[in-house]
Formats: sequence, C-alpha cells, structure tokens
Amino acid sequence: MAGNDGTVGKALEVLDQVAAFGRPVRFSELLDASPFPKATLYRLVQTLTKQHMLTFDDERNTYAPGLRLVRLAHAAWQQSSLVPIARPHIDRLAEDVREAVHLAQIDHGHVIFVDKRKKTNMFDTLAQTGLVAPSYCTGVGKAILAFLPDDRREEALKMQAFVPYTPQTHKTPDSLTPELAEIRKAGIAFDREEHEQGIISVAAPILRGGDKVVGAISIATSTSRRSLDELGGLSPVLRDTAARIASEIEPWHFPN
Amino acid sequence: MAGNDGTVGKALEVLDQVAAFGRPVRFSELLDASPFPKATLYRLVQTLTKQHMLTFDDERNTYAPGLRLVRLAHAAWQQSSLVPIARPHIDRLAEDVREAVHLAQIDHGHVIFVDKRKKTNMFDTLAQTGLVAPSYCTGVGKAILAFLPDDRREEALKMQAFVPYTPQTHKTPDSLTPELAEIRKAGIAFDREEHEQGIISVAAPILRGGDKVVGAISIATSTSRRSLDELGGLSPVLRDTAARIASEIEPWHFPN
DNA sequence: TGTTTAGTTTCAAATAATGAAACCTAGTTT
DNA sequence: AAACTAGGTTTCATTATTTGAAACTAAACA
Repeated sequence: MAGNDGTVGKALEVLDQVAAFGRPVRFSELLDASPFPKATLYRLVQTLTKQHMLTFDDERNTYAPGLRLVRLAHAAWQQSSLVPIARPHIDRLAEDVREAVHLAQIDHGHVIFVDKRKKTNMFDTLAQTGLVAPSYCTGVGKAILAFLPDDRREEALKMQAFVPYTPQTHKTPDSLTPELAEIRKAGIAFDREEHEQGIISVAAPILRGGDKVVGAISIATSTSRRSLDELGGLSPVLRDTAARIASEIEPWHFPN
Repeated sequence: MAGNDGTVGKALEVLDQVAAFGRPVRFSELLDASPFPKATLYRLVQTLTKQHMLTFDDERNTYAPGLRLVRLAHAAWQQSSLVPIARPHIDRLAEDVREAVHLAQIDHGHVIFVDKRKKTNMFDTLAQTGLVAPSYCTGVGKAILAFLPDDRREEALKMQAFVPYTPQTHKTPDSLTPELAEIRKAGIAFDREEHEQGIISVAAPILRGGDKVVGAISIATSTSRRSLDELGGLSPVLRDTAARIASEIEPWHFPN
C-alpha cells in the first residue's frame, strides 16, 4: 500500500491482516496469507502480542486484535476533535428529523464513520462506528471528495476500486467528476442507492474556515420511508447543522 | 512498561504518548516528554504518520491519533468475541432493570469498558466505551480480579496504583485480597462508591467453561436512585445474564 | 540585521531484524 | 511402539535498519 516503513510498517501490516480475518486466526493461517517468512512473521506476532496490540488465546492457539487498540482508539476518538464537538449537534439533528445521522471523516481515500445516531429501529444501515466505506458511492464520501483540494482529490480518486455495489453506483471517475463539481456548487451530496439498494442519503461537508473540509454529516433513510425529494427538503437543516459544527471548530484555532 | 520490543515497541510507546496528551501535540512537546533523542523521535513520528496511526495537522503543526486506529479498533471490537455475543443480553438486562449496564474486560491489569447500555438519562457514569479504569475500585474490576488465576491476579495487583478516589476506595492490596476471596465465594462483587462518589454497582464475572474469567458485566446506578441492598436484589438476574453470555461463548470452541 | 526556537537532514557506528535451517512437541499413522 | 507429520519455536551468521550527535534550514522574534 504505502512505501515501506521498516519494521513498524511490517508490524502494522500484520496487524491489519489479523484484523481483516474478522475472527481469531492461527499462526499458520496468517503465514499462508503473509508475504513474510515464518520466523519473521513469528517474531512480529510475538512482539505485537507482548505489546497487547494482539491477544493470544492459548486454549485455541489463535490471535485476535488486542484491547490496547480499543484503548488507543478511545483516544483517537475523543480528540479527532470532530466527534466531541459534533455530538450534541447530531443528537439534535437526529431528534429533529427522526432518521439515522452519520458523521464521517476521510482517511486513505476511504470514508470512515466516526459517529452515528439512529432514532428509529425500523431499519439499519451498513454504517457502523469505525467502519470503513468507499467514498465514491456514499453521500458523506462524495461530499468530502468534492471539497478536497484538487491534488488530494486526485489522490483519493486513484484509490477507489469502483466496485458496482448497485446498478446506481458510479463505475468510473469520469461519471463521478462532473457530479463532484455539482456537489461543490450545491454544497449538498446525494446517495441515490449507490452503496446499498434501498438506502438513500443527503450529506453536507463540514468546512473549517469556510473551505477546508474536515468531514461530513449525512441523513440516511430507506426508500420505503422517504423519497429522495423529501430527503432533499432536509438539506437546509443539514447544511445548517454542518455550519454550526464548523463554527465551533474555528475558535479552537489558537489555544496557545 | 514492558521489556523492550525493538522499534515496534518504541513506536507504540510514542503512540501511547500522543494518545495520553488527549489533545493535538506539537513535536517539541512530545520531545520534552520523551526518552528518545530528537532524530529518533522525529522518525518514529514520521513513520506513524505515514502509516496513518497518527494524523498531522499541517496548519497547526500538531499530531493526533490517526483514523487507522479507529478502523483497527472496530475490528478489535467486533471480534473481541465478547461484545457481539453479549450485546443482546445486556440490551435486555438494561431494559429489564432500567439502569446502566457495563461490559468490561481486563488488560494490562486495568479494566477496559468494551460496551455499555444506558436506559436512563438521569445521570451518567464515568464509564465510556474504550475507557480504561482501575480494577481495584470498580465492580467489574473486582469481579474479574477475584476469578483470575492466582499468578495473573498477583501480577495485576502489582500494577494497581491504589489512588484513593473516594473515602471508600481500597488503599492497599491487604484490604482488597480478603474481599476478593469473598467475591469468589459469592460470585458477585459490589462497588460501594469506591471509584466515584455517589455511584454504586453490582458486578458478575463471565466465566468461560465455568472457571476461566473472560470479562464481567455490571449494573450501575447512583445512590440517590437505589440503595446498595436494592442493587443486591438484582444479583440473580445479573448472574443469570452473565451465565447466559458464558454459555454462548462455549459452543464456539471448535469451529474447525 | 542578528538571534532564538522549532523542525529536518546527514552519516558513520551501533544495533536490531532477517530467514534458512534445525529443532521441538504433540498428535497421528503405520 | 516406532515412524511420521504438522504446527510452532529457536538458532546464528549475515544483512539491513535504526541510531543520535551534530550540522543544517526555516521561520519567528527582537
């Protein structure tokens, strides 16, 4: 993925691998899927385990992501600085519109959902806190992409796999780029069942200092509950919330 | 903390440091608090940033925990295997008793809250998902400690700082050890305002295979809502829930 | 302009990582 | 029981990375 970063890079690669399995894994399974020779992988795994980045279940001889990660993520979370600031706003928005509200940031060209409110139990979206989703086919993703500086957008677009989740999913950057321009003009992005069949959303970017995009919020619902037009009607309140969040980030500028 | 683990250990130490600040930090601040020489720290921070374990805000020249952590933690979470299994049970328990319910595991001798349900908005406990708390003064902590194998309990006890959060907090291992024996007998632990003034809880260990403790659940409330005796009255349902969670872990034993 | 402070790069020396192969160990087969 | 395996662990000479003092640069300040 990224250019090599010595031992630390390798260790993190292993960590990703274990995480990717999504279940406890044996050493040999990892070995099969790993580019590293046995001894090297062994020591990496050992180190990570000693450091509590992995846990080892000695009854089943399996490795799984460790609790130190949860602890660290808690910190990442707390001070990603968007989450704590945005919390009351998205609470209120969720209460107002009685739909699922998502807060996302971008990383590695992918959308990562950092917080979520769900005011109805009727349905559930794929979006879960900490979950990574592609940016080219989600409302929040497109909202962020649209407002990224040109070079970073290029970069992010290059990383998209353009998997056709649904018939509505963009298949190439060519069809996406014009839409991004429109989004930039409108300040609002729509997800027209591009990621999940039956799920639509409106999203607005959160712009620090009026131009630097630091994340996005969206209101998501199912087509059986609301039409895209109805959702569009919520864009003023959505934009308003985004603006309010942005304005609270501002003052923080020079604490020292 | 732990014996040295080469470069990876150092990198993680830096990561912890950044997380510990609880806010974006400048390189020089890190340097002041770091055992590493300038150049070394510099490169570690660079590597971590390139790997998205840290994010660098180039407007403010500060580092903060990165989003890759959130992504990894999501995985840690999903497959800590206690959380997904326990979820429906603690949902129901919270619904039943209409009090805050916590799910915790132990790591590094410290309690880590991995999930939580709150059915009332009247008050809030310190416990937040991903938050680390000491084990010697929390219900879940003591429940876990009591059922840990002797050697691991020794180890964990050595790591406790015995900070006197409240007048009721245990000040030494000497007063704690007898209580742990009682807890082992009763199968239930109480937090008698030992961590937070006005907050009490009952906790039960989750025992895999009837003996190996893998975590604990607790019902927490404030003294203004319920007395300790009333809370004690909930211990059957609590123990029951813990047992049910444990039994669902069991069958998983040999998937292959 | 000179000066301090914060961040970045260099390079030879010191150290840690590497990986092929040998070695365990517990379970299985002949 | 002896021979065989498969999964896991250790060794050790070789190789590559990390190290850190010091030099350097850039910006902020006086």
